Amino acid sequence: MFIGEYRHSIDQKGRLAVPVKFRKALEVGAVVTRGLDGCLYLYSSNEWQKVAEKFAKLPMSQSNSRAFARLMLAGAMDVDLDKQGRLVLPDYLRTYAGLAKNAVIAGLYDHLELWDEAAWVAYKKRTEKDSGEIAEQLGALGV
Amino acid sequence: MFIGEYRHSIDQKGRLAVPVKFRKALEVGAVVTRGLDGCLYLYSSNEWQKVAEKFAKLPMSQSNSRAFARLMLAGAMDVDLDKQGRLVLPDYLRTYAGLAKNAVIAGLYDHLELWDEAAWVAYKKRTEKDSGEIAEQLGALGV
DNA sequence: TAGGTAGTGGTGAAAAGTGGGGAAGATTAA
DNA sequence: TTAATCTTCCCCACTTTTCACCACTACCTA
Repeated sequence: MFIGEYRHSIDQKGRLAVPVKFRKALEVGAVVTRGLDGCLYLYSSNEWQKVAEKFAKLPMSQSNSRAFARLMLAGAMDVDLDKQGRLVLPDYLRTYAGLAKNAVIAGLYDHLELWDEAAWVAYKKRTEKDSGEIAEQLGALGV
Repeated sequence: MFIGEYRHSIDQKGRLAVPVKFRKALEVGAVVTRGLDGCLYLYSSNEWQKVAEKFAKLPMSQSNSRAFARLMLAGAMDVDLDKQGRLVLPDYLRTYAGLAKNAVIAGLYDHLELWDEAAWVAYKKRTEKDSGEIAEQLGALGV
């Protein structure tokens, strides 16, 4: 299970160190792709297999589904960890997520999210303020 | 079952001693995460498993669900007790809860809550004053 | 009063994060 | 085809953080 929030930096070569806790799960292989709200998603190969299948099964008659499938599937890229546990992010994904120097790696159960630090802070600022409100809305969902 | 209210201090390294009564339940492993109303939640690994699964199953297509999952899952962190029965709180969680030097540990049946002492006092002041009113609202929930 | 337990603080060793140099391979130009 | 340049990957080294261990003090109990 991926949980937690880590601050790491991206070096001049575009390399990002993955927190030690997560390396074992990713050494079989990993996939980065575009995520929602301006971040990147990072899956282990195993997990990616499952979600990719889901995306592929979306009804292609709907334009929303097509757009989502293009975002996630076409945006995806295989990445490997080097011996120091770092991965290289493709340029187009770094641009998409606005990843410059300081990145945040967030664990969300079945995947990791990669954020530019500034974007992450801004996002949290917005949502923490509404957390009580959101919680009450979710209460209806049985949480 | 966690009950009771304890006052402990946090040292310069961000370490907080857990009351002896609770250590046995947490020695299998524990997880801290963001809580509501500006405190932190502390679960045993077993309890956390159940809670995390609920968060992970929220519909990711809704922005509210994503926001809440990010608060709770990305906010979570595995912690272990050292031989003195202390745990280290990550910086971002200490910041979130405004935990400086003096902390309050409160038992709430299936989890513990960690509060900054000042925030705890202020919170109690507010709620004790309104306790009659709150009780009446809860009557509708079958308490 | 003595012994034990709980809370608190500090020190040192090990591990993780970060940055740079160099070799191997790929690509382009001559 | 060869040479030159660029990119990619691997390895080494430095710095910072983290964790485990040790020691001290206060309080409670017998």
